Amino acid sequence: MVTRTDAPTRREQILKEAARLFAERGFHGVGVDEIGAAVGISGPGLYRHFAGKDAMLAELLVGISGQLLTGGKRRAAEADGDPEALLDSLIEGHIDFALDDRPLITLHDRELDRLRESDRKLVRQLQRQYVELWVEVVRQVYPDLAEPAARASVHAVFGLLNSTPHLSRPGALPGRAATAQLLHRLARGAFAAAGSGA
Amino acid sequence: MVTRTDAPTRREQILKEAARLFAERGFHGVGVDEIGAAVGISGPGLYRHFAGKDAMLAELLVGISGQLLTGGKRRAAEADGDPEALLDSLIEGHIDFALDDRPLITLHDRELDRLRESDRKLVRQLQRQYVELWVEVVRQVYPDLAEPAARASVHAVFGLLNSTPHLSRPGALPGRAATAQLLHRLARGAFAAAGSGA
DNA sequence: GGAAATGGTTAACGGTCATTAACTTCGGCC
DNA sequence: GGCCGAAGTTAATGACCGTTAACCATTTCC
Repeated sequence: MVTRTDAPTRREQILKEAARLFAERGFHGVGVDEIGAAVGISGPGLYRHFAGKDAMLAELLVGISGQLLTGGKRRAAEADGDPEALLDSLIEGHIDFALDDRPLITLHDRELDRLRESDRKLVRQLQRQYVELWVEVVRQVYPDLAEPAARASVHAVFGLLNSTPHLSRPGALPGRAATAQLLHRLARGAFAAAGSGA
Repeated sequence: MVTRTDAPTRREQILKEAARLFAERGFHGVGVDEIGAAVGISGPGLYRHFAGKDAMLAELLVGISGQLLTGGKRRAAEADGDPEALLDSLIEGHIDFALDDRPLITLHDRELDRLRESDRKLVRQLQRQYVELWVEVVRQVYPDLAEPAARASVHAVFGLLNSTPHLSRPGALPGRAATAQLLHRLARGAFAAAGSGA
């Protein structure tokens, strides 16, 4: 885990606020003036940091997909040889991401089409690799599961884990640790059910 | 099941195409001219059938929430007294909806904020009732599950069941029946895991 | 100490788009 | 046969919004 102590750069502030706003009201629903206002500068000042509104979205989506894949690969390298432990580790990592970066998770599957062809291709490629990583592990843990079923199950479990943004305002939740544990159990339960009766 | 034999009215055509387009590119991403073109009339002709673009979205979202809730209540009435069977029935109904009306499912949790205050309140109220219906049943089947955990689990399973739109182009799927069966098993497995180790 | 880069500002431009206006077409009905 | 309402049409309007232009402050560095 790399923890940062230095202050976030203006660029990072902008990305963070843009992510929040995009997630709340959609890419087209947010104006550049709003994004600017969220970081204390106004409208066109953003163009000192980004080529345009599209560029912000692109950087966000590529960043997300990259982080997920990188984290997944790292975990795969660490838990070398133990599929059970690796599956748990992947689930844990995805949950951390979903809980800590809700806005990004929301963007991730909502605004992909707004990207330039090249960026969209890149994001999709990263996403695909991430899914394949999961599919391989799931099939090692549950060898009876056919590949299409495994892939569908992985997508479904992503949907499950990514459901946290919908959990109303953060109030009703039983606390972060308990939520993480619950999501973990739900995910493992889903996989187990798919893998046993196939 | 009420099956219709008469031709769809122009109004229904519009709603259907609008749902598809909104789901594909987002509410703000679709112009009225496009919606019109999709049903063979052009642009402002839509205003003979709807008060405005917002009105279409409102009718779609209220319709979805209403259908889900109505269907859920009907199932609750039918499977009287047998929580296990009712849970299966609810899952089955939700899966049917997710598989048959993908665009609507997508809209359902994506564009709620675009609504007028009153419509949004109505939709949320319908959604809440639907969730509560599930929560009650889940807690009857798994009495050890505390209420907040049950509610979170229900939301998570919704995320799981609603994941079908993300399953790439309909090609890779193992056929509708098999997909439905797999989703059902995943959902039951998730609930079982949450309910046993609480 | 001055030049240049950096990060802002406000004002203007241009395009897109929902909505309205004004006008047509046509099928049913007395 | 003439009226009328329903369902369209195109053209105009007005708002919004992303982007660019032109200009200013401040820091950095030779």
